[in-house]
Amino acid sequence: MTRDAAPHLPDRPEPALTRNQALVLATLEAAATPLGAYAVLDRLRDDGLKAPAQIYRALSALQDKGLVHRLECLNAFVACRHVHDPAEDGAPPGPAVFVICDHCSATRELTDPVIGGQIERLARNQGFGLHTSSIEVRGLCAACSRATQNDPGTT
Amino acid sequence: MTRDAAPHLPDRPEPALTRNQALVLATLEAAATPLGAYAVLDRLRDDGLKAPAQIYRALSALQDKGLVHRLECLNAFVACRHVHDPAEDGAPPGPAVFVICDHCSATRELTDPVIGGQIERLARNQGFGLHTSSIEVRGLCAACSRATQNDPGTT
DNA sequence: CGCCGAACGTTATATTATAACATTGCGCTT
DNA sequence: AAGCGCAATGTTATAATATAACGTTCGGCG
Repeated sequence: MTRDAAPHLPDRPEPALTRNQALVLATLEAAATPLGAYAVLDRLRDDGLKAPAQIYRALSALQDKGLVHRLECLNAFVACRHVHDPAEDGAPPGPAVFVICDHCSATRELTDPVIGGQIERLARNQGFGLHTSSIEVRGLCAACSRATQNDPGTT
Repeated sequence: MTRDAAPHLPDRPEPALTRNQALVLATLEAAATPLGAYAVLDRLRDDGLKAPAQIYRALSALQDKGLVHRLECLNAFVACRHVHDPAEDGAPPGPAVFVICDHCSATRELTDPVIGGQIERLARNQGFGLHTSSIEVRGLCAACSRATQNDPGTT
């Protein structure tokens, strides 16, 4: 697992996606929730993709380009979609914080510079050289919180 | 995946571990690094354990009791070991932050109240009801940082 | 042309995790 | 003590996720 997000300051020459990468990315962008690799594969049978390796290769490349993230706690993938907090704008965003609804699986990618700084400080106190971080929080989204209160017992 | 950590204020009646749970916990406590379920199984063959389900059941119970954590990014498990920052003491610790060395796999469990608060705030801004969080950061531990500088190219 | 490297296609297999079901042990009630 | 209930167990099978390995295709370029 060696996935390096793109550097924060974008250099122009984005080498364009291969066909498979474009297909996989479009699939993830079209999905309402994170998708497992095999779910992506199922949706791309019509486009001629047949084997897991094809999906995993594309996902891997997309992660290297910073266009896709892997949600470790779900073994699933999402297209990168920053939600920009209006408060921070232009400032370096922190690492991605994924907020995942346990009920409907809807997922949002947030950022917060304070968290990033705090984690870095924590790590450095241990003499630890930080490389990547994954922050995933689970609970109930607003919609599902409301729904579940009226109707407990639906999975 | 429904793993709830024990409440912060300990109530006495800890229901004691079953044999299998004790074996699995001891194995994780004895390990220098996080272990996959099958690695735990391998180390417990001599004790009569033979099937993955036995291990997963014990791990599951231990997680419910808050004695074991799962590292999502490694599909591996560690015995719970808080490292108490001398600065915070008695105060509610934040969620666990796992710091994992990509080189030697050594892992530390840290806590930081600020991070917890910040994540909660972020989530609440989205109307999100927080349930569990997983924070895992990867990089190089102090020892491996030094080693790798002198000797680049050892995996 | 002929080579090279990157992406691809394909088959097989490794790794991680759970389903399903019969069995055992043990406390409790009757 | 008999019988019940329930939790943990043992066991077999299988699902879900991920990677290895290898040959092929294709486009740029000397």
